[in-house]
Amino acid sequence: MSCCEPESSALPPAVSADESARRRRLAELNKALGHPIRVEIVAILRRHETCLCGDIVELLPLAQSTVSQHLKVLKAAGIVQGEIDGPRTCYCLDPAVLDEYRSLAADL
Amino acid sequence: MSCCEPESSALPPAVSADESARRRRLAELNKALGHPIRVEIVAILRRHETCLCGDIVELLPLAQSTVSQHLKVLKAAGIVQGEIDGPRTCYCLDPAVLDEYRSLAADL
DNA sequence: TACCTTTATCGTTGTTCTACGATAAGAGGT
DNA sequence: ACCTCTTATCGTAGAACAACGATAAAGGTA
Repeated sequence: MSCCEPESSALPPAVSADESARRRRLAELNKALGHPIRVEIVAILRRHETCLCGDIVELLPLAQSTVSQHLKVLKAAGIVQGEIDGPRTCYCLDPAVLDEYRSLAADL
Repeated sequence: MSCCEPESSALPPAVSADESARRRRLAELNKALGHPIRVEIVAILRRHETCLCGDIVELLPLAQSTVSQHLKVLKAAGIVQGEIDGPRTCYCLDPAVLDEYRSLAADL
């Protein structure tokens, strides 16, 4: 019983559809960022040493195909955008989605 | 090229051990919170309708054993604490770990 | 056209996750 | 001691994940 003091008293008991959607979205973003390599990729893009796929591959101890798959996961969640530039692909973060993630995490 | 404007100029190129540990920890927390049911469990505990395992089970469309496994995952990540109270177990959030999660997410 | 470079996708293998029912373990009550 | 209630753990089956090498696709260059 000692661990169960309410931290806020007046909250609606019913679960809105919006809240449910927000939780699913947070779970989706968390899952995409639930691997150390993917967190590191985001950190690399934030640190902004580069945004070319090949350069990211060089910074990581993984095969090119594996990095490409991780980028695909981040892209599917919307965290990262890929812009084809000739034979290369230029990756960058989507700041809005990153904000969405931080906001959802802050609300949890 | 258009997607790659640096958002901050002076950052150390080398990766510190501390940064690496923080990324691993964030990945760990994200993974634990990377399932809709587990996010919902945290929301339930935050909303504070209850903290007894059985009551959580009643709020979810899953078998008791499945809920128990999800609670175990949250417990392993430190997000949740379980306090045995007679034949029951009283679950509650660890506010410090939740803060850690929000802080790491905010820094990403 | 024929290369070369870069990145995405395919196919495979081993691991991990998710869900369930069944069962064990612990606390109380009769 | 026995039974009941609650929760954790076991065992299992199917799905998803993670890594790799091999290969395809797309663009630039000689």
